[in-house]
Amino acid sequence: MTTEPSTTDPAGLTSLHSTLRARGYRTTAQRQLVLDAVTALRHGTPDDICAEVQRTSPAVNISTVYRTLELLEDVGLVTHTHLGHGAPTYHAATDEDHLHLVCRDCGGVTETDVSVADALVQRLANEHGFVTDVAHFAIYGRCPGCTAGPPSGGGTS
Amino acid sequence: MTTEPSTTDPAGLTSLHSTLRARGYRTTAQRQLVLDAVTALRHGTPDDICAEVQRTSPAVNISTVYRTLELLEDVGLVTHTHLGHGAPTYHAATDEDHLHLVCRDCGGVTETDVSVADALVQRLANEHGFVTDVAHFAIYGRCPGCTAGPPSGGGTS
DNA sequence: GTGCCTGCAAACCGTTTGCAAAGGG
DNA sequence: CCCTTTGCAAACGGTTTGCAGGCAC
Repeated sequence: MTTEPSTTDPAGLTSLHSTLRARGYRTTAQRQLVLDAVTALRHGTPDDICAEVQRTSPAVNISTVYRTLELLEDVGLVTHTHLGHGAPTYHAATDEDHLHLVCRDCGGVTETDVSVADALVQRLANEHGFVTDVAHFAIYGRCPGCTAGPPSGGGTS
Repeated sequence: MTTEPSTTDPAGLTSLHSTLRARGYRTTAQRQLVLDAVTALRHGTPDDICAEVQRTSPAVNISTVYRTLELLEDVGLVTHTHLGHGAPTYHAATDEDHLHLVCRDCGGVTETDVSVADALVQRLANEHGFVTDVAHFAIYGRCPGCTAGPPSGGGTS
């Protein structure tokens, strides 16, 4: 597995290799493919990620994707966010953290800078000693469009 | 909400009846039992609620509980919150809204007044025209205990 | 060569649905 | 009496697990 500090490194394969090695894990093609897929999709469910991986390597199994996502999260290369009802979405750690605003009516998802929650994070730290990971859950409510006119269908939970 | 100050009304049966009637729904024993269970448990999953209902009426089916919870939420008598990975927890609308702080390490859940998020809600309204329902998703992070010492097991997602 | 990692299939949890019977208005 | 609501059973989406074989180290 050629792991030279290449210039066109899709998703930090080098960092994958060393990060895994540092924790005693092995480097495998599947793990690289999953990391690449997470990075490419930006907001992928395990299923999305599996499909993306299978475009390159059709034999890769969904259970491997689950196991790999857990492992990559454990070593800090990916994170996941709950947008509601269904499967979580995965993000590469190299991506900027962001908040997801999901609309209860249309189901639309808007991204926002985490800094909008700075005051909340501060208060939770000061008043409860709680260290907040704001990006882990979406923020639920009603988007401008659906607040104005009537709902348009969709709908997330 | 029409909330007559009744004296011995377990969970607002009166309000249940009129609320349902107002929307053209029928009043049934199951619906009263489910509302009572939600109120009694304060933080119950559909499964918890079903078990509680079945203590009184063993024949009630889990699918009825799901259908009823959806209906009660639709008419505004209950709400649900996602605490993480698993099943959502249901709350009676008569209960005060509150935030849930869930710890990534021990899985513990702490309740907080929604007002800690006032600044966030304001900013989202001003900057994005987004009307936030802060209580719908938990707030994820690390509790004081787990920030100090090492993790203690558990773990929610 | 050793033991981690993978593919496969089956189990699993939470939830939804189709249907016929029961019961509320 | 009609039509909503229910119980049952089966299907469903998403996820986890046990196992035998394969591959990284």
